[in-house]
Amino acid sequence: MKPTTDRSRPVTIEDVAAAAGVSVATVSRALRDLPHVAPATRLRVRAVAERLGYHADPHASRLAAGRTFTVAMALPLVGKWYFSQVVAGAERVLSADGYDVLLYAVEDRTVLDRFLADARYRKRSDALVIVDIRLSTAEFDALAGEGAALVTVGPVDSRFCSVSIDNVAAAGLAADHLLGLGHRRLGLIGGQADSPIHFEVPDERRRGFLAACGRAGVEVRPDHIVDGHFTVEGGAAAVDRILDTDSPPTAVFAASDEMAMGAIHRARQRGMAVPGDLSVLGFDDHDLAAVFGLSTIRQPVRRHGERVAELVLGLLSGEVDDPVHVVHPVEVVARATTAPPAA
Amino acid sequence: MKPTTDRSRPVTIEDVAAAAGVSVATVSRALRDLPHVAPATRLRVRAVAERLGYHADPHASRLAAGRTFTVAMALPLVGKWYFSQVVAGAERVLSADGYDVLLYAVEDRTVLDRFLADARYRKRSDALVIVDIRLSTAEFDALAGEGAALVTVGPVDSRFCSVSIDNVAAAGLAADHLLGLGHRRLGLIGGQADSPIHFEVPDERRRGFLAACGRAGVEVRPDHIVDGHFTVEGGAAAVDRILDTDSPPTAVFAASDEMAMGAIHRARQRGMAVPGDLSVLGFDDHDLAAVFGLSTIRQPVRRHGERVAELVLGLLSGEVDDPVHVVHPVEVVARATTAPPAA
DNA sequence: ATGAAAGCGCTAACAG
DNA sequence: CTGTTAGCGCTTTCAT
Repeated sequence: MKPTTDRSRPVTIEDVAAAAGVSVATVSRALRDLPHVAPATRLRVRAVAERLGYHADPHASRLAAGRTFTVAMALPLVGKWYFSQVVAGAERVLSADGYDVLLYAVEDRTVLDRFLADARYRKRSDALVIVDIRLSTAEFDALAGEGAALVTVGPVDSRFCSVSIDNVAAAGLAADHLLGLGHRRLGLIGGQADSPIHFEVPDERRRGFLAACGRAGVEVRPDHIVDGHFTVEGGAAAVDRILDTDSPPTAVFAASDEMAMGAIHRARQRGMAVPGDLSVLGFDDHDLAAVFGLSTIRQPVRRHGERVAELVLGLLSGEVDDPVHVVHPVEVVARATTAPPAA
Repeated sequence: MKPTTDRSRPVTIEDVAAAAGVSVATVSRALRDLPHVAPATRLRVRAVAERLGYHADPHASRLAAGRTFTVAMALPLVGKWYFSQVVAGAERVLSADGYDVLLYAVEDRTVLDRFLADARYRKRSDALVIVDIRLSTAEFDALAGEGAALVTVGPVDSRFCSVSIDNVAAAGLAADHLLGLGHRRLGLIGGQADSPIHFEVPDERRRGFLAACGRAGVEVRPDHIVDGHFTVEGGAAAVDRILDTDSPPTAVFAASDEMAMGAIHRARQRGMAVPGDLSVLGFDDHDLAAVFGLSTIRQPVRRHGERVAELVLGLLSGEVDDPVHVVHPVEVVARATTAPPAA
């Protein structure tokens, strides 16, 4: 058992300097691949550092240099599929480049205000990624003023890089799919999310859906538009309300797969055949959508995370300068929960 | 617009000290509720700090004091339901106590080795939580030697706090449920996970399942035990192999809901009725298990996360000293995918 | 009860 | 190419 690494007392840069017979400055340079270090010296220092198991204390170096090699991610719900995918994607590319990720769940206005106010993340990270959190113009202004390295997934502000989809167009696709199947009485499950902070998404999807219907000369009754809170239960409750109206629709579009699955479940519990009596179209293409046979609008969620991370890295390395706005494609995936209307 | 907060230059403790007419030491004490500060002074300092929007630089204080107020969480797959729930639960209670969470995806041996070796997390966090990552005894020894504040979800080592379930007993419950329904030919989808690092879980669940079957005098054929890799697709492929044997089972137990759903989907694609021709029982009680009508073994996943966070907090505050081993209950949730065998 | 001063471990000029 | 020396912002004795 060779004592390659002695973990009793943290190895400092001085230990390495002493062992390598150079100054701490040289060690610092050598290890960070900065110029002005003789190749031989660099090699020797690297070897010593390796042998001693030395790793620069991130706090000390941040304090001295200002960089943390950490990026903060703020998102409403860590446990929801969509967000977990974005995080997973981002973590992968960030960690590959040596960055750590700090996770903040910002589920409502109160938390957001506090988050923005004390800006813990600010001193702890080199960049901030916010996922589907709606910031006010004033808040964007403030961030821009601070010169924050901010990248968004979802909302887009002209001053910051962003990754998003065209929700209006996507919802139009949804309407077209249903319309194309021959449906003329349509319902919509979406509406305002529970907490007002995330999501302009529901609005956009509603607008896009209604606009496409309008173009086809189809009107959607207001009582066929119900909020499903983006949850399974919400989707179930929403479809209940929609089906309880007189002359219920023959097809509904749910703004998330979770809501769609809840709606399908409830419709079937009520004895309706899906898609026979009711077609249901979801949104996202959740991991379980396929086994559920769910027709949906697919967006590359994990890719959102990877892309946003790439933007962050570009920003931090200076390769990306002007705000880049990435818009990912979406597509209709017709499976087994949408079909032409019975009649 | 009163300039309550000037974000141009970070506010330092000196600014506060100057503005409050005291020394930095006093500010430091006052703000951290340390003794030896006159009540009036404390109030004044607090007010000034508030007005200036001052927040101690976490890196500077960690450097000086050694604490980071951050806990690191390492888990194999950030994007899987189970892990995202654990993280969500932990984040909630940790952030409530002012702790930030650092996320590390450790998906295989290589990454784990590197993770353990350079111990980035070590200097960046006050505690480490590992979720379903199997550490060798030597690795636990090393961590114990370092005096690491480690809490596990899943694996249990006598020297560290842990949160777990009794997988053997849980799988026994699964077998008993199926056996109780009258099944005598049983299959098992689980086996080794893809990456060898996480999960003693599959082994334990297999052992528990087989043991319970054994007690009932029922033997499970080796070709009815197939690895499903803990994914939807894996579950589907696994059930294919099981059903392709001669004399296939009338019921299968999948060690995760995702695999169970994949299996059900495939069985139905093959024209089998579930549960008519084949009963399928899952494990976890995934958010979507209910809408899928999936019978399953429920474990309180989110609670795992909350509990592990509580243990971390206890450890860090010194309230918890000796290793605490929390074992969460599990229960059978019989829904619509398990029923007595047809014959 | 409060202040002065010595670091924490590292980086970044500035010399040489 | 390499070493010296200030700090970075905060905590913590040790005085007072």
